[in-house]
Amino acid sequence: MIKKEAKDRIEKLKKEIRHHRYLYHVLNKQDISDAALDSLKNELFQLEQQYPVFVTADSPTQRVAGEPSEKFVKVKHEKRMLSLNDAFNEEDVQHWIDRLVRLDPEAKFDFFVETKIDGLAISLMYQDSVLVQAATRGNGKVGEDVTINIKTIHSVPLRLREHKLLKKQKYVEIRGEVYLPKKEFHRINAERKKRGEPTYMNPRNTAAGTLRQLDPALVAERKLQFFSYALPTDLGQHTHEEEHLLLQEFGFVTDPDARACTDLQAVFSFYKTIQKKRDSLDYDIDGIVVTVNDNALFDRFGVVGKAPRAAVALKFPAEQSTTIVEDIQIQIGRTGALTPVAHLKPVQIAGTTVARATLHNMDEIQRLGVKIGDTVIIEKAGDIIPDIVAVLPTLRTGKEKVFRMPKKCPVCHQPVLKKSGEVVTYCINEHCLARQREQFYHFVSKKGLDIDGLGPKSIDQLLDADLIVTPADLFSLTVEDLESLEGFADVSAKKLVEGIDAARKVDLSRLIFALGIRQVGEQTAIDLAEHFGSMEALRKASRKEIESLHAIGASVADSVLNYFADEARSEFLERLIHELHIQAPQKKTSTVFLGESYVFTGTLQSMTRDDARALVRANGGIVSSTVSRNLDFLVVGDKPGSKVAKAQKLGVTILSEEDFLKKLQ
DNA sequence: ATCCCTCGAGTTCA
DNA sequence: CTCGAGGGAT
Repeated sequence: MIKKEAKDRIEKLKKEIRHHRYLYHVLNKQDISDAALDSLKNELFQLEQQYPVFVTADSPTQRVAGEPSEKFVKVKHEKRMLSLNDAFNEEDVQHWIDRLVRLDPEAKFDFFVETKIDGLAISLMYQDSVLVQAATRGNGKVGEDVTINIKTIHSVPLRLREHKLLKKQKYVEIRGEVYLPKKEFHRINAERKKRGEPTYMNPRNTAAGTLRQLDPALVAERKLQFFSYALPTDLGQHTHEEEHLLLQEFGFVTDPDARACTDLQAVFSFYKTIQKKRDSLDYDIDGIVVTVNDNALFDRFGVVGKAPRAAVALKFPAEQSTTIVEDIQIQIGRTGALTPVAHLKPVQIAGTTVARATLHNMDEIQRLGVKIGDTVIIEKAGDIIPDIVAVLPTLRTGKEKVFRMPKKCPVCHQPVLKKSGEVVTYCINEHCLARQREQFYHFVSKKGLDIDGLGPKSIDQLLDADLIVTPADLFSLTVEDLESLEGFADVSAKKLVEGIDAARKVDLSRLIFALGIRQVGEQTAIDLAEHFGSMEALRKASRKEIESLHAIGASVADSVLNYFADEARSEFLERLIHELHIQAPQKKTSTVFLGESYVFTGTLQSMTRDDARALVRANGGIVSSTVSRNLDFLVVGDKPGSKVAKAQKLGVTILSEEDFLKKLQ
């Protein structure tokens, strides 16, 4: 980036960040996520590092404390409320501990770990065991008095439970986190939506906004909760673990997952466990807090800046980030669909590097209003597929380019077609090389012929060397043919020929699927195979007979008839039938699952999901892919997706893998 | 005509 | 996983 551009970008970033801070802190609103805002701040910081001349005193990176607020009375904290330094991976944590060891080579480290709840830090002051004051963190030294609002929270005791350590103690300070349970957050948003009011962005913001309400009755309606995690007052406790136990005895709720760890290995395994559990908790967390358990040692390490040396926040990888759309390119699928794909400046999200994201079609591009060169917010929520969620138009330079769907296929240069009313643009040239390649990949894919050792790379090689033209040619390949290719030694060549040979024995349904007939996928292929029983019968089938199948109407029947009507296809099919040993659909081995429908989600232990699906079919059951009211059973493996929640909502019976296997016996 | 259920198709990275 | 659209039921 040249200097002039950098300066421009820095100015725009500052303006954008300022705008969001204003929304956030003054209006208690938020229109982009914390992670996206962090990503912008990070880019600004990096640019300023690179071009220090452009650092100004008013830059958001130069900020020390939070915005002051005029609404509430100021409270000076007895002891400063510190924040924590962040770590983002195991390496960071290792560095942190290495530093401590250098400072005190003799020290013996035990750790205490707890979840880092995404709420608001609060300090509670008890006088003669009675709650007299509650304050927000503010800038760490001075916070705001929110006592009346905190008193509405049932998990904050108004009087501490009797305890021998409290007898002679005039003042006791307790610290913890106020949060809004996720369930409560959703309830509030559902109600606001019903009333036509704008909904809230996330539980943390809603909790912050709620605590700053002037009417405690409103606060009481929103069931805020409190986890306590620290006892700054010295009551003779020696470790952080002891503090947690004391807090419980005083009547507080503490993090149920928190525990002591004797080494870093245990800390990392705790981190992983919590990460898995994250979604099932009723409160948002953004990582874990690792603390040196021994209080004396903790104090001895002291404070650097605003954070203690002896504790660190190990954060989960961000699931949102901002980046730049460097280009939008067209990809052609086997059906000829032209799919625009955004090529991004690579960024880390949720632990992986993302460089591409699909834009699906022209409608999506228009909905987002995205241009080439735009700064965008991308996310990877739950699953692994990145998605562009929004454009930040204020960061534009004016040099952004509008993307237009090409009028001609970028590969075969034939005109493309978009039917009115449809969303997708297609290359309609049957002989388009891009389409033929994709069709080829589909033919040998896992759910097609499933040929071992033959992926897109090898297919490209074979096609480029003119060794094959159609999938039927695969079956006459010899070891000598393959050895002429680069990267194919005698062993791998022999293996591939064996793989191709093994694929000759193929179920009729798989073969039908592999052909790649439009609108005929896995399920429809099975239906067709079961009804017609052979390739010959299917080829000769009349429209009437095809449409007589329950799940097939005029549109799908058209696709099938069209496919077989093509003269050029006949020779190919003849050759295939000649080369293959097509297996007619087998009789059902049992009727255990007769009339029952199944959906699988998550990773199964004893088999793959596809094996499980085949098992259901073989035993007379129906396999579906979506959860609905009509579904009989959802079988849940490890790390299930969103289907579980839907099944629960619709009252579908949920089975474990074990339950499922038991039914089979 | 409208709703609901399914299926097909496309997509990313380790 | 999500979206769009085909197919049948209402």
